[in-house]
Amino acid sequence: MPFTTEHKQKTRQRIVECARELFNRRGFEEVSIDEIMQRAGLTRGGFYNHFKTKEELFAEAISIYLNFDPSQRWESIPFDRTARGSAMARQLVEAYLSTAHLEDIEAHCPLIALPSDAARAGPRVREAYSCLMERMADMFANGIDDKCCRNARDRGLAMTALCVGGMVLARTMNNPAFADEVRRAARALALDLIGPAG
Amino acid sequence: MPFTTEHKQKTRQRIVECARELFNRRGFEEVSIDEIMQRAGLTRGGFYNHFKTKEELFAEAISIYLNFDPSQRWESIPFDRTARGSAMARQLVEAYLSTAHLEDIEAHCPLIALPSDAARAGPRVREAYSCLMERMADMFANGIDDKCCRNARDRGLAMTALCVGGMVLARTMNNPAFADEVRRAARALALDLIGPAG
DNA sequence: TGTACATCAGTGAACGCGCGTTCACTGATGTAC
DNA sequence: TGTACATCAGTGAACGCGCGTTCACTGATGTAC
Repeated sequence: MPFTTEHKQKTRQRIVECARELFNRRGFEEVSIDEIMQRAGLTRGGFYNHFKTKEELFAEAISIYLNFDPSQRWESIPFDRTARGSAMARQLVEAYLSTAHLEDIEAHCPLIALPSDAARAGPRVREAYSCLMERMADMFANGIDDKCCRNARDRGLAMTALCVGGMVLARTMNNPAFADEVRRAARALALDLIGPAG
Repeated sequence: MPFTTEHKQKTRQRIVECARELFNRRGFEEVSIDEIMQRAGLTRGGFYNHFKTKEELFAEAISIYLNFDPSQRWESIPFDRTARGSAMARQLVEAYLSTAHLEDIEAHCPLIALPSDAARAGPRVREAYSCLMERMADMFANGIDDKCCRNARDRGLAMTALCVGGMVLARTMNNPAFADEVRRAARALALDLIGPAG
């Protein structure tokens, strides 16, 4: 075997990573395969050695976030890896709704960066998007004290809607001050829902 | 003047309305001017008698919703036009997060149908989107009892994020049961935030 | 009332362009001997 | 150790296609006389 399978896998990962960044910034349809391959240091034709279609790549680009470590992702935000339960949930809310996350478009969570794109895509993409949503809701549900709330799972789902909705709206507002207001309001409510600190 | 200005305005409105429906279903980039004009019973070339660019049409299609009457929009949902304050807010939450709204894609609120599209568009589109967001937040803020909450405006913004986020996520989920779960969880929290009925 | 005319909403062919995908190829690499 | 070979990741030209926009035109209509 002339090229190692490791070599091929690394190339493939590089393509997925470049695609994710470009999709995040400009959307699925608006980014061409040519651009993605160029960013990965390759040429157009090689794309189909790695993926059957552009949409397959889209699903993979979203799935990257399933192996997601908040403490690594947003390096500019202080993050205590050992935190659990409500302290972890509180950190997640702060990081998710942070200025750093809003401004780093290429590192956006796909739930925020690509909602319409995913909604209109095929089943594989929507499955990846759904998995990510479920993962996030679980994190929140684990951080909610059962005593405060009849149903931690429902609360986790609603908090995900709140955080994703807040960021989706914030990034689209034409006035940065208004965007910050939306973000702060969503964060305040989300932290309220987790319950008192400590 | 051979054609009345009224005639031209009606044609223009028909184009905007057709565009709105198609954009809602398939997104801004994925719908062609040809399709829009065909749906309006016209041909491609006439488009530029009414609009300077496709993006100008996009901004107008979002702005339609500023003259929005919830009681007319979702006819299948019982709606008491005389309700005010928290009763009105409660109705709005129920309607916004209803199955009818989720399923009637062409009538979707643009905040739900076109978030990524608007985020990547030019200033006029984002302004229209921002105005719509502000309008919705105001409606919620008016429905929140000031005694329950330090800041009705912030609560209104957060509730908008919650409702929009819930619907954006619900429409993308690959599993309808999960989509309903998300929607119900968001609705329950939103109603909680408005406070007890009556 | 009837008619010639000017207007301009609407037509449809054409423009240049970029896209996703295919395909014949090239040449760097690991392997067999 | 050295060499001939087979593999296949990567190349780049080409394909068919649809897009947003332009433009010369057509013909239905309101108006002036």
